[in-house]
Amino acid sequence: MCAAETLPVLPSSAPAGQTRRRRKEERPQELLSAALALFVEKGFAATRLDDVAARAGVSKGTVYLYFSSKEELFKAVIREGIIPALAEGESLVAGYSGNAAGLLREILLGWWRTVGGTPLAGIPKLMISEAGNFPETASYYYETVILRGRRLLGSVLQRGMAAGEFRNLPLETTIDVVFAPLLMLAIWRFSMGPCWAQSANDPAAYLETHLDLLLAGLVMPLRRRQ
Amino acid sequence: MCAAETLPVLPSSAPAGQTRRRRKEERPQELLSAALALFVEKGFAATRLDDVAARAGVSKGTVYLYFSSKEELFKAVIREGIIPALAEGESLVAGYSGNAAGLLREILLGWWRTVGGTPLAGIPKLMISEAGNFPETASYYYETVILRGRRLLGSVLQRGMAAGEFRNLPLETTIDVVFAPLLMLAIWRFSMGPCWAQSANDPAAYLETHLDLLLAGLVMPLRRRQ
Amino acid sequence: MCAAETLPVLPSSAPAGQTRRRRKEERPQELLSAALALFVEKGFAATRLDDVAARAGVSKGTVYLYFSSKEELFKAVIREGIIPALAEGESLVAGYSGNAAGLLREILLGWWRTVGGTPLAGIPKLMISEAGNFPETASYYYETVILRGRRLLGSVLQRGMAAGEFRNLPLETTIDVVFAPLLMLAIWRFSMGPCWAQSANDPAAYLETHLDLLLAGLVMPLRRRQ
Amino acid sequence: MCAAETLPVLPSSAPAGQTRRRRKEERPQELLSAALALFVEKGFAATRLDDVAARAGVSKGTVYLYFSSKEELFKAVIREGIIPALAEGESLVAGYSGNAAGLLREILLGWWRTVGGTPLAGIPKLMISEAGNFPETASYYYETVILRGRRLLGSVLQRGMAAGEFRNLPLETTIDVVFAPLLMLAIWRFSMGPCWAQSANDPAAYLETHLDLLLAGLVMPLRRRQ
DNA sequence: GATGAATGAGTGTTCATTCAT
DNA sequence: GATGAATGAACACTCATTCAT
Repeated sequence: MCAAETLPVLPSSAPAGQTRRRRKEERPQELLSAALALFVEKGFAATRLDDVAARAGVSKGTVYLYFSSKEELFKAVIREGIIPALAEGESLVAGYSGNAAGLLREILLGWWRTVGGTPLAGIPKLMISEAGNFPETASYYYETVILRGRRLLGSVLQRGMAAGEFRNLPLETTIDVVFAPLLMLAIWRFSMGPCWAQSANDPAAYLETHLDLLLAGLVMPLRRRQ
Repeated sequence: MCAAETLPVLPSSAPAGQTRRRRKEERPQELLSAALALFVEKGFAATRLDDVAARAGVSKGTVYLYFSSKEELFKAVIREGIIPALAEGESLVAGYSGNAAGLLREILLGWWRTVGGTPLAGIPKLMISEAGNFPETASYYYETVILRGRRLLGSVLQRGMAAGEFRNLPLETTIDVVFAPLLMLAIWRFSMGPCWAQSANDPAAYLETHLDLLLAGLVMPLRRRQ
Repeated sequence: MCAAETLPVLPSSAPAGQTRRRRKEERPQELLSAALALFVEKGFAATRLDDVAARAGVSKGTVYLYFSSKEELFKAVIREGIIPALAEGESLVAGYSGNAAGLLREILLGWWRTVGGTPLAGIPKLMISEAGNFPETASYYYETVILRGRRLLGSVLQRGMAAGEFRNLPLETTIDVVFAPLLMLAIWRFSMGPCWAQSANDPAAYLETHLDLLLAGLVMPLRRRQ
Repeated sequence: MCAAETLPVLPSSAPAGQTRRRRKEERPQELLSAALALFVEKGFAATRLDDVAARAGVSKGTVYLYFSSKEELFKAVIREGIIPALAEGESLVAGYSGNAAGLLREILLGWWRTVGGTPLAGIPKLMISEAGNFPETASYYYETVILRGRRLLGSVLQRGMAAGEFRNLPLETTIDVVFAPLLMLAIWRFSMGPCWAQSANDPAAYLETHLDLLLAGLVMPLRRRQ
């Protein structure tokens, strides 16, 4: 059944204050949040700037005080959305002292906590949908986010393989296989996911099952370690 | 670097030479192929009917001889694209006599052979991008494709668990975890995938690694079976 | 008093036929005439494409079937308007056998007959008003029209001076002085001229007086010729 | 060639250093100068109030402290620009004791000195371009400037004709013919003039040639005076 | 007085849809 | 059936005008 219902859109960022407020500091972030939510929900082309403005609690003209065009707004959504969450994972890896399995679990759950489970998870879905229309931004995203994330995940897998803790598998391919279920879950959250993939309703269980299967398949059986 | 380059678009369905050879019976299919390719590449809203017509080798007005609106064309793309590939998997399961692991492998590779590796794989990406804009079609897709596919995959997993061949894991969640990497690979193929996820360049290796990890993690160790 | 009244605009070029006519051949010219009239009357920026379309008897979208932007329409107005009238004067000079005074008279009256007294006379006014906004088009106009016209007029004056028929005066400066009154009259026609300069109501008398004064001042007194 | 180059715009009236020296009494005049320069360069519609304010060294809102709307600013530009130079010519005529030819020369050169060669010369160009958009202001301009100027020039011509010094020519028409070259020169100065009409680069020579031709053609030959 | 953030009506431009041929 | 010229509603973007500070 799973009737078609309105998406559980991200909460509007427009506070219910008086109009004509002077808020040069906060406006850009409010606009970015509104734009992210609508771009993710409807896609770039189908999102009207009027709606972005309304969701941010301002009028259409105000958008242009902060972003010179709809496309620039899109780029800013991508740029500003991903920068904050970049460093955490890397510092986690650098400072971790336990085994690779535990680190891998920390990394994946950490990504879910800081990105996958938040509105920021819309960005991957957005980039996937719009990569063909914004090749430059896609390139930027690739170099800034994808490459860095793959390097991070790769270093964890490599550590495990080098220590004989993980089985030896082709690195790059394994990176993709390991991360794909998390990415897919994030995407499902914004695509009738609660309906299509019940897992989107219980991310914790999904993640646990993924980690369970993954580690069971990845970790070298004890009797084969030397 | 992985420079932004033109997407490896699906081959145009407009035949070059034989202009008059085309019979009207083929028109709808040519239009559907053209529309699928462009919808997947640019999204529904950003695709112009002019371009669809041009890619199918007809004029804009002709589109309306076969589809009453752009939205109807979209629905037809979804509907016509998924019906053909539906039955194969089910008959495979019904007639399979081997163990569950082998069947699971057959099912997943079979999906890749008939859908994931073909232009039809664009349909999941398209539905994911546009679900918010076409809730009715999304519901139809859910009931026609998703539910049926989940039932199929679920029956295989259940067979394996019942036989003690697979570990006992929450069924619905496991369905998602098992299928997510394949879906993600299909999506990558149409989203700068060859660039973002190197695996999109070597699907076979990716699938093999996924199956390797999956079955290693899913199959009950022999010594624990009773 | 000379009350402010609506300009005697050029007659609308929209025929009162049925809509949705197929007239690919005639449309561009109709649009150019409508655009010229309105650009001259209101200026480029103050002219709405809606009004241009209405005056040409089509809808706004139709303008874009023939001109890719408002600016391109402007350029086309200039380009198409001036080409036709270019050659006549030159052939006149080449084939003239009388004296320089007669030729000068012919040239000036001929310009009035073919340009100054027709809707084309709006083009100089338009270029003068908009030169600052369209420097490229202004350059094109200068090289295509101004230079050629100056050369033509200069050759006539030079012929007269060389033959001792005209007094010796600085050539380039004299070209400007000779032509300025005609240009000014053309401009007046489109700028409340009938009100500001009564001469705009009786161009023939104005031209006659200009020629009278000009030739009386320009022609060498007989007693001083050798 | 005469490449398209930036117009030799009137000097900005915004003083660079002494920000606080400016007293509010000077504000209106600074705004009027800035507005005149920009209106002349770009036209009324294409001039942004932002730019006027910036050129006058104030913020946009300040414009509205002195002028209630853009249109009122336009009217003020016309009104304030022409009043100062009005009386000089008339007093010149009243007190002149020489012959009509000398007076005519004085009048024309005087206009050039006080108007035509100054930024005020932009006003005629502006009125010519915008007359169609501001009929009321055009009427005001006609009655305040044009009529008065024609009367002035007419009285000089009439004095010469009555005295037998000038040939008898239709008065109103002759006024236009006599003044047109000066007006045209003023217009050229603001319309790529230095490029289009070389005379704009050497106004003195142009004026001399005009007066030379004009008086040679206008003055009655001595032998025919009775 | 002066500012500049905010507004919203207005216009250029696009494109799904229609329809005469 | 097939075409493509024409339409007009929709939307991105601009800028004169307002007003809280």
